Amino acid sequence: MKKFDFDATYFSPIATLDCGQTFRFYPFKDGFFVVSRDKACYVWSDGVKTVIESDDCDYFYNYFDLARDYKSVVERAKAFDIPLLNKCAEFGKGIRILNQDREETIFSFIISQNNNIPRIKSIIEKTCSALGEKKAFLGREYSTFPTTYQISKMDKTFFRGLGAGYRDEFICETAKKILQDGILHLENCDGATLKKELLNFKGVGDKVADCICLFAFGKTENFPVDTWIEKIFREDFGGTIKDRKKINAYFCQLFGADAGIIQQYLFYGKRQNL
DNA sequence: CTCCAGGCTTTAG
DNA sequence: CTAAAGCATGGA
Repeated sequence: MKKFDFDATYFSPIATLDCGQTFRFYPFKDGFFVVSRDKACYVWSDGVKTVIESDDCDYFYNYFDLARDYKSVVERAKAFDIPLLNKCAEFGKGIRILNQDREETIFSFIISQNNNIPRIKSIIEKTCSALGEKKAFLGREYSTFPTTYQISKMDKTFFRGLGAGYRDEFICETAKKILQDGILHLENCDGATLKKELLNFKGVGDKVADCICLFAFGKTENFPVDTWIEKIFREDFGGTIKDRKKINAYFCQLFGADAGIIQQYLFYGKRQNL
């Protein structure tokens, strides 16, 4: 086991984990137990330093995007001088955009569609404990996220039984397609191209594709539009149109290369009633 | 009871 | 091309 620490000003575990990027984290001791892929870490903060303990610190350094300068991102966000964004960027300045496992993120966000966060967590957790591998870190047991091969061996009634609802066949179809085609062709493309490719998976539409681009491929120019962003567009940007493609285009043009990170500030802040 | 949740696919116009 | 119906499930 190794550990390292990081300035807490722009790295808040709770803000990073609780803004809907990942669903695999649990309250643990003075912070959180975080699972990604087959790895685990313990992260906690005293408000000055945020500390990570793990058997693979390099993995979680990248996972939490610790090489990016978020001070600059927050400054650029505030420079737009938009009232809600000023508040949200300050409140959420500790958010890091996670660099998550590609396949885990694809399945997780297929499950997320038209669903609420507690139930998303529950379905993912049941999937991991049923198909994943049992491991332990710091005396706590956890299950790894199953491989696509393991997922592809199950039929849709299995996922229906875990509570996935009508998303059961999306999971099965996508697992088969990934097993056939791989995901190597998704590497090294720009955000727009990657999104177009991801739309070929069953159960992946515009919003889920943007989430995968942002949370698993580091495409910070992609801006996911969900019910909360629609609400923000209406209430805080004076918007009237309802077409999510057009709302997405509006925010992408407005925020440019930082759009995805700013989306997280807005999403997190709005959900906290800012 | 209805409405909503980090929407998508399919079908109709 | 856009618009709307239908979709499982659980909580408010």
